[in-house]
Amino acid sequence: MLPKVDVAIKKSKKQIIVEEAARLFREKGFVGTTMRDLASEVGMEAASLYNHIRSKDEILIEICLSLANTYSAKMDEVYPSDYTPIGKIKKLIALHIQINSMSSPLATVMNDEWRHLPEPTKTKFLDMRKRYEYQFTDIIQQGIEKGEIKQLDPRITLYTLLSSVRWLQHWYHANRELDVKDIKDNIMEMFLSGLTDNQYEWKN
Amino acid sequence: MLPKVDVAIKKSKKQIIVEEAARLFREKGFVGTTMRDLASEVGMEAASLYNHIRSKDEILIEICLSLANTYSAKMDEVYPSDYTPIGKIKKLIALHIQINSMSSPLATVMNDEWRHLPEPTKTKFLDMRKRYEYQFTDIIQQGIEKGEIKQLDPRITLYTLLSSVRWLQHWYHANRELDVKDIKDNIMEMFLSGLTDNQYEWKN
DNA sequence: CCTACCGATCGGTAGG
DNA sequence: CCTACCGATCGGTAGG
Repeated sequence: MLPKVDVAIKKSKKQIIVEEAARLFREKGFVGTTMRDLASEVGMEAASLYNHIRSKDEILIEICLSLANTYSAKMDEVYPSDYTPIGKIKKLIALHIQINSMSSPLATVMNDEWRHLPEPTKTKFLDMRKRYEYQFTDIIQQGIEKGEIKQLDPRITLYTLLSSVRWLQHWYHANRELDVKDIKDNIMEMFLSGLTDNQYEWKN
Repeated sequence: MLPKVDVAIKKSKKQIIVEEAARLFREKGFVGTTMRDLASEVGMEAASLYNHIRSKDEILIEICLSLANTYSAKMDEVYPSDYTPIGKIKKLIALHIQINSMSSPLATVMNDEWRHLPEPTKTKFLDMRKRYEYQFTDIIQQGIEKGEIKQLDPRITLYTLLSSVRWLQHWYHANRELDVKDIKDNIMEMFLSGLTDNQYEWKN
């Protein structure tokens, strides 16, 4: 019984360290954050951190891979499902919006600091991302073939979609007036039927 | 005459250093790039760099402010112009697409590394950005009031628009098959009239 | 979890 | 533009 409790306490401390690290990495970047910064934030000496984590790199690995797994798991659920392509895209974008606006610093760290991952983790991470993007592109392609989506370049469409919700990670935490549902509704409306009313002639 | 030539040569070398620095900052981040990295890339010793630049910070300041000025100048031209709100938005988005897809590492550095600017430049930079965003939001608001743009939240719309073209900075240089015009056409189409054909019922 | 400390490396300067 | 070098600070270890 006692060892179990010990393990539980240790795990919890590690979680605190990783979460605080994510906050600092978002604020100052991975390279710009020192182990002494992190230590003072969690209330210990820098050397003591190493009783809970193996290295600074390990923290980044943990953050990036756990979030990458969340995305991959959702994709593996949605991709082979019975939703229409548009339905699948809506499910996936909803996940991106939710993660970027709620799961706080983790999303920023994965998005902005993955390039500092040590090998071979960096390659693994990029492979996961490549697979995710491939599946997403395929969904868009299917939507085009079914006539649900216009004749657009699937890759341009994919990257524009994924990119467009990233601002939430820098913004939401300072502005709580708008809730996630409003944001989601606005963004979905923009993407699915556009900025303009249909009768408006915008082409030059 | 001779001093003039001297000045010209010096300026040119400084430009080379700044451009190479931008490339390295994009690849490894501002903090992760050392003056020794930069020196070896431009073919001199680290100490020699300081004959051309005052500090590492100065390089970042130069990159961020020059690009911020480009955006502000365009805004000050477009904002009071006679275009309709949608016309103004198209002009501005076209600039963002062009800068993100062509002016290479500069855009990435401004977007991703501005938080490492020293004060008071950081405050100045953020003030410029705030003003830019305010003007852009106002254009969207006017579009809504004129009935050109749907009833969307202007800030959500703004951030989604600006965010959505950022992927170009990481992507375009490795993939030259698509030219800027195609990309622009696809993105404008997505934003202005949406992903779906109008007859398609996408709401749940 | 701390004290004490390490080798390496950082941005930058002195002096030529 | 280089050699020589600086004080500071980095991630991490030893040993308790």
